[in-house]
Amino acid sequence: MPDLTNSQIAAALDELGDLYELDGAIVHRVVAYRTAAKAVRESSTSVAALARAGRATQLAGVGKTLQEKIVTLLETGDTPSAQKLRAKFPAGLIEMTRAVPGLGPKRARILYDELGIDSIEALREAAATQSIRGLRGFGAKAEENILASLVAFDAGDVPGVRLLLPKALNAGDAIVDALREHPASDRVELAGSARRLADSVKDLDVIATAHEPAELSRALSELELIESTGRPTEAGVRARTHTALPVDLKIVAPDQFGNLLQHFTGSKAHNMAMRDAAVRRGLHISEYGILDDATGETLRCPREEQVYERLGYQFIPAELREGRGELEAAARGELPDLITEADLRGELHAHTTASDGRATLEEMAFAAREGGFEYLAITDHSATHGFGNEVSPDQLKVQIEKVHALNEKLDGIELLAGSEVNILPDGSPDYEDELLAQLDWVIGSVHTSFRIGEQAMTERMVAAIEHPLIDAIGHPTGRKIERRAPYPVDMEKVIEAAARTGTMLEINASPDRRDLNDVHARAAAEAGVLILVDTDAHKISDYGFRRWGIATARRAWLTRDQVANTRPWPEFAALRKRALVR
DNA sequence: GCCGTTTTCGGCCCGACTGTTTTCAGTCG
Repeated sequence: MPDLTNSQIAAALDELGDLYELDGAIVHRVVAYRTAAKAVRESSTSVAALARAGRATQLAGVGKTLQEKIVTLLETGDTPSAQKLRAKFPAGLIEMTRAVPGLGPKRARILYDELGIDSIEALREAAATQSIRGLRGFGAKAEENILASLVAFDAGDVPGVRLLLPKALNAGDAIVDALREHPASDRVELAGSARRLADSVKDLDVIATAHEPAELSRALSELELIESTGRPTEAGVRARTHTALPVDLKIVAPDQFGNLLQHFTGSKAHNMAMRDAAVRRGLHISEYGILDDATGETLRCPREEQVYERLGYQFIPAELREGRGELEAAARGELPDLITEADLRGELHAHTTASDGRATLEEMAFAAREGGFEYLAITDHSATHGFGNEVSPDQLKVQIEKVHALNEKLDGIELLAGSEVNILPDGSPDYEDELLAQLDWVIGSVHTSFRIGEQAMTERMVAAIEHPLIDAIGHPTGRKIERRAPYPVDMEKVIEAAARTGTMLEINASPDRRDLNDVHARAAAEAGVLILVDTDAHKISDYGFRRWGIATARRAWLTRDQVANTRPWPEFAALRKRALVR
């Protein structure tokens, strides 16, 4: 049996946290489980392997006890504590807390202990028959809230659906623009995970200062893209867009704008780590200021930079604020000089009408030159793509000539004849080596047979990486954000193989992929792998995807030097594996 | 359960809101 993945171990720790919470454990113990779950989920190496080696404690938030529990989990498939607690509390209790906002573990416990309510159905019945009111802490309002929440739950209106970043930013930017134009506003900024350019976004945080705050709150509720709102006040308003995205507008005094922006940009983990460090120095951070125990004075910051300055940190770009060591690096003044969109010089992954693209070779080439690219690899799908748009070996030979001929004619951009070849289940590419050798550039990608298991997939990827004519691996984990989990693959071994062979790994910039993700891209770059930021363009406008690829690269702490296609063509050309091995 | 410029015990981020209370616990972000 293969080892549990990091997500599986994290899920087990989260479950234990939920169970202990129902059991009435002190909150810090529950938080300890959740913190550890997060560290496990974000670990770029196999936590199962770490735990077996007795080294899982090197993860922040994992101590001796959890290290042992993880080992038990690996050896027996479960933990005795989870088994015991599951027998004590039916799974319906946790489902109830997920379905009804405002019903947490403490209150769910009361319902279970006093009335035996152990499922969503039992809860509905009890609320409908008014048997909940009268319990300590519950009234008629509670029953109303439960019934209303369950109606929404039945209708599939579950809270917590996440929107892809571009869609969230569309709404967020529209709201910010509209509020900035409003006469009542002074400053308006988008905060939250959208500002951190996360993969997907659960809600929008908009923060503002205004000389007529109540009026600005009302203005938000009247925007066309807003579906419904709460009560607008001087402090702000909660609303929801027609795309079911919650929007939180917060308004404060101008001299606290920096504190508020910092606080609502988050992440939660970043803020908690920063506050924790501050408390040890006698400082207390909130969205309203920084309280100094020694003087009893609160420092209000009009600008966000001042918050970090007062605490002795370098300014931390929003993309890095995930509680992944950025505070320690900022304290030492060692934050990376992050890559920007302007640093990209080449595009190494693009399709044309020869396979499933919508634009011709000429159109893609001209648009790339217009967009400032100095080199472009045409990488249509290969012989086994199999959606009616595969490129046979003979067709590829024609395509190579066409690309080279156009390259002769075209000034200002270097065109590469390439291919995105399928990595077959045994790890081999689906063209003959002789044909691959005629190409200037080859990306290998997995498009089929996702469910062959972690070990087989890892061997398949490593075999492809070791092929001398595969220069780079495209979208290495195959995930589709919010739609499809990555296929099981040992990324540690993939990264090791890439580093050893000089194979580049791609950050595919398509906004539903962003694959490699931030954690893997960081680990790969630290291991010495050269990263590519590619758009995988299927039409001209897709070149704009580079924005999302750069977002992931920045969240991965990448500098310009760690991304291969920031280099001028002659330098890049020499870094291709086919150039290295000759 | 974790962790240490408060080192092996005694703390652990901060505030708003809600519904229930009459001073606050629970929930949420």
